[in-house]
Amino acid sequence: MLTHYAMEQTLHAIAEPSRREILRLVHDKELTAGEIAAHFEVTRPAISQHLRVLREAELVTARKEGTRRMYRARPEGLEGLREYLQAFWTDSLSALKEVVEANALEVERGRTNASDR
Amino acid sequence: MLTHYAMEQTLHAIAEPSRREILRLVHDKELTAGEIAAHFEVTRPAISQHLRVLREAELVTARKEGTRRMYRARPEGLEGLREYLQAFWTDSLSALKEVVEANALEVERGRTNASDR
DNA sequence: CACTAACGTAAGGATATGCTAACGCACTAC
DNA sequence: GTAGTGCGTTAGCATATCCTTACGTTAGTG
Repeated sequence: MLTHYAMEQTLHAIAEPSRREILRLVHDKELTAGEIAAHFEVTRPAISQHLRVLREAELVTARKEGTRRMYRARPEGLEGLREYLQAFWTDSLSALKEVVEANALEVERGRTNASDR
Repeated sequence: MLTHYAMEQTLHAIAEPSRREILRLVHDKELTAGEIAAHFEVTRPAISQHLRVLREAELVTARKEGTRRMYRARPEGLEGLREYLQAFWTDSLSALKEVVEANALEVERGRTNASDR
């Protein structure tokens, strides 16, 4: 539920170029670990370790099919990151419309737009 | 202009917890390097090095005022990242379809809860 | 001028990270 | 059973990262 630790893991996971590339590969289609590794120059175990990081960050799902493992991106993982980053820069600055609408409920309750912290 | 290298730098910069904390500190107000460092347990040079990373990633601006240096967050930097990440998961909108539709049901019933993962 | 304040920078060390080579495990076919 | 496939895991190494200590630089003060 968008904890601080979860976002730490997510940001750490996508900070790696290879892992972002993996996410793109399995974003719209399911791929085996071997198929993913075939897209890279590094060895297969290296990709396997990246896949573990992505699993622990809950950015991909793994499904066993015989001796193979099918990977697919988890949309919720990136959605959580999007919300976190959005809150990051809309906290104080009145910039985006989405936030204005979201805060409309608070304003209705009588709270003036206080920018503290 | 949202180059690939720029996003690499930006993601690397915000992957660090201390640097994210710095960004929060200078988000809505200008602070000196010393004031920023006072918020941390590590030494001042350590923060100075973090500030350099943030400058090179164009996430903050630095302004000289006498012997001090005033830092402030750059909204455009985070905006570029937002666009990049948005493109990241809107490339395969079909994968997000399930999540979006799940939320759409709630919205149709009269906007009970807008963003609740 | 010397002296201090507020910084940035460089050098070095401890730890984290990403990689390869080797191995182990589960599954399938024979 | 044995052999082979697909994949994860471990050990070890090279490099990157973050920190501290020491020094350099610039601006202001007496």
